[in-house]
Amino acid sequence: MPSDRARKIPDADTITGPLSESDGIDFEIIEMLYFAYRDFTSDPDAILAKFGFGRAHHRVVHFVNRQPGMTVADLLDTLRITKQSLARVLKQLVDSGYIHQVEGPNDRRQRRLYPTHKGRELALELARPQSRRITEALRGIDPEGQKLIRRFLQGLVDRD
Amino acid sequence: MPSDRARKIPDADTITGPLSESDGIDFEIIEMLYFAYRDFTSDPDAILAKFGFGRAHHRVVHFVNRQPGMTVADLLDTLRITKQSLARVLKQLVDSGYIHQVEGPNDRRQRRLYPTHKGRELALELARPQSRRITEALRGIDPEGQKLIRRFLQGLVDRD
DNA sequence: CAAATTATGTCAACAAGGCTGACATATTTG
DNA sequence: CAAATATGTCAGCCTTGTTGACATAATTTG
Repeated sequence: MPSDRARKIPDADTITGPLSESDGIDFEIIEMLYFAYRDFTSDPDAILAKFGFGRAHHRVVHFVNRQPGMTVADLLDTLRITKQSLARVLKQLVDSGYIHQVEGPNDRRQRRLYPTHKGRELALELARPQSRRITEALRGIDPEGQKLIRRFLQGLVDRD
Repeated sequence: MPSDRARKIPDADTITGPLSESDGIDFEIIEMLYFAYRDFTSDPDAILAKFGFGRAHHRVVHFVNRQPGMTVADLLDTLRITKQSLARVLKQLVDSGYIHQVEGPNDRRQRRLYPTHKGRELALELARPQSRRITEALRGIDPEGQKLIRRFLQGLVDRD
């Protein structure tokens, strides 16, 4: 049974006017960022599901491929998640042969992370649909405009 | 004890070269989108935590404020999540007085969703830091450039 | 060299927020 | 009246985040 919380008629504390740009806030871009990110991640998500992986695996595979030889500590800094969260997905990726661990050359406590061929291919397969989507979205925008877009995105990121 | 999976030396299946733009994929923008979205959501996340809410509550409060009177079905379409996922957070928001439900004027099965004053204020409080961040990122970009940025973001979204 | 620090791994437990599938109720529609 | 629709609800599962404590090996420091 539907809960009987619904009123027949709006009371004095029911707001009926939409929140809009008139409130001095750019809700349009806020929403576009939400929808853009949601759809941007949907393609890799679908691929990952076939492997029994999730978005967390994607991130690990991505960054290890971008910077082979990075340490576990580097990865924790980049992802800003806890050791435990990382450990779970990293272990799965190592066990299933997408990532290799190599003793640090100078510091033997370190586990330098490298993609295997399988890992490199997975990273590429995941990046391809995202790249396609970006190319499509940039179509008809000249290099100058593309520079502005990069500048904008970079501007959203926290500076350390 | 650290697992003994680390090799002393990279073997033949260990890739050491970084994945880069040379592979024909714009990894830079891919990463920027990840970092931008992560930081863009971090401000509201911090506020929500004080209320005992999460990102899911934010989305509901946001869209109900943007389109007061929307039905549960509308919201499910917008968020693309399941009824059950929505029910959990929506119930909390109704119970704690951020959202009112009103019987549909023509169809009494519907629950039209409206923000209360509290709900409107929460939506604004959450949007404010995001708006600030956007304004900051757009600084020095003329209206023409801003149009390009919107066009790009819109281009990333799936068209129905 | 002994002690402290560092890099990593691991265990147990918990929470948010996705999911599925089944089923119930009230209401509207054909 | 029967079927379809809008919503709610139950039980249970999964991923991925969290905390805190503790263990090991290796390096650094006093």
